[in-house]
Amino acid sequence: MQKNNIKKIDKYYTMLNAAGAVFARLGFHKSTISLIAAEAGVADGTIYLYFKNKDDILYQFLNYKTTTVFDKMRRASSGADDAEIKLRNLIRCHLKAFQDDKNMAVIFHSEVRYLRDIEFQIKDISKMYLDFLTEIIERGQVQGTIKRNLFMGLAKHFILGAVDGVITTWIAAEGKYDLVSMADPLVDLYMNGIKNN
Amino acid sequence: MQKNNIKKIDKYYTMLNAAGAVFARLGFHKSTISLIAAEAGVADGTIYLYFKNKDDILYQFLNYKTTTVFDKMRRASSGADDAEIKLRNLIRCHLKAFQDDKNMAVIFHSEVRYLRDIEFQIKDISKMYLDFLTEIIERGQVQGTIKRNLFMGLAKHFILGAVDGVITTWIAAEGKYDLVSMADPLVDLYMNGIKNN
DNA sequence: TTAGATAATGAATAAATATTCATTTGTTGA
DNA sequence: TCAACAAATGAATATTTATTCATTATCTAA
Repeated sequence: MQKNNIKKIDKYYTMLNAAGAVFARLGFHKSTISLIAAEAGVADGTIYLYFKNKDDILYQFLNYKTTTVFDKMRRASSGADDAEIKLRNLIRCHLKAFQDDKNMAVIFHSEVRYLRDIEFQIKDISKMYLDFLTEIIERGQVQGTIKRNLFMGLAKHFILGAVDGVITTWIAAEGKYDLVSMADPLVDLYMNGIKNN
Repeated sequence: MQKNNIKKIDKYYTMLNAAGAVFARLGFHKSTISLIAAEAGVADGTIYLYFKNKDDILYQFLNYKTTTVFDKMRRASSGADDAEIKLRNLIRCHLKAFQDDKNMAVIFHSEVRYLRDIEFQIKDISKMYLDFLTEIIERGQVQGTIKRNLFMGLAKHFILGAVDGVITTWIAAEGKYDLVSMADPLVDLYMNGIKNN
């Protein structure tokens, strides 16, 4: 019974990852249940023993991935006291997670709109991320290493957007270069700007 | 005949904007031809006298909008010699265009994935934008106001991503604040970074 | 070994909606 | 006014694909 249950869980994740591969390849809307089932090596009907419907597959996929990624991020950024190092750890972790799971990266960057439709709390996802950033920036301000006269909201969305932009570019280039190695130059840019002093 | 033709062109743009409104409200996939037709005040079949199919509506909408927006941007950034001022003009223009046409803003930020599917040259769109940036940054380097030791690619995608992020946030906030007023603080951040010196 | 339970199958169904086209309505120039 | 043409209509059709469910296969425990 235990063994059987493990089998079931395995099959669940097989399906989830199969779905991820198909969604990433074709986008959610052009993905069909038949294709996902084929990719997972099961019959169409089997999908419905594990998921309520097509939307639910995407929902569960994202739930699973975000939980995993945010755990990693939390651990990464809590591994230091200095704000700048915390930030570097967070960004490095972010880039690594996306580099290591390109399907997830593509889906996050593709299905943003649809996420709202299925009432997936995208807001809560980015809110959690923005909360990391708030904490880091405020800490830096207390430590005296980060400017005090910042538009907080802007500063946070700015770096999040910039990271997103860099990931989008990497996806467009079909992951042909090392994303993680962008982390430090990216944070340097954020810290120091482009102006020649 | 001339008058009639004007009428036809008017109707074409009426449909295009109706489509924009529906796409922005529901997203491309949940938008139906019937809804677009209703919004435009015509019969379903009429749509097909002006557009090849549903994809073609989105394609033409984006074509029309990007042409318009890039013309504005080109004019805005060419209105100065100094690199930093050029950049400020570009970003201000970008934010203003999106603020003034929220449907366009939403569609650009929602249907990114689908754009690839219909082989719309999204790459060419952002390439054009990135070319503006290249020119501006290189000019600043020549003028001595911008650092020479930058990862060009990163620096460009960084600011594009950051602007995108700020627009996304504005959309999520349902356009409740003035987007254009973010332009200068945004460029300040890009120029000087967040580090306290 | 096997009865009963659980899981998987995939062909059939249902629903949604993009697209067509026979018909109607409107326009123009003589 | 009206013949010839152009434009618009919207009900009917075609297609696509998510979902169901009767049937079959597999597993478990006594």
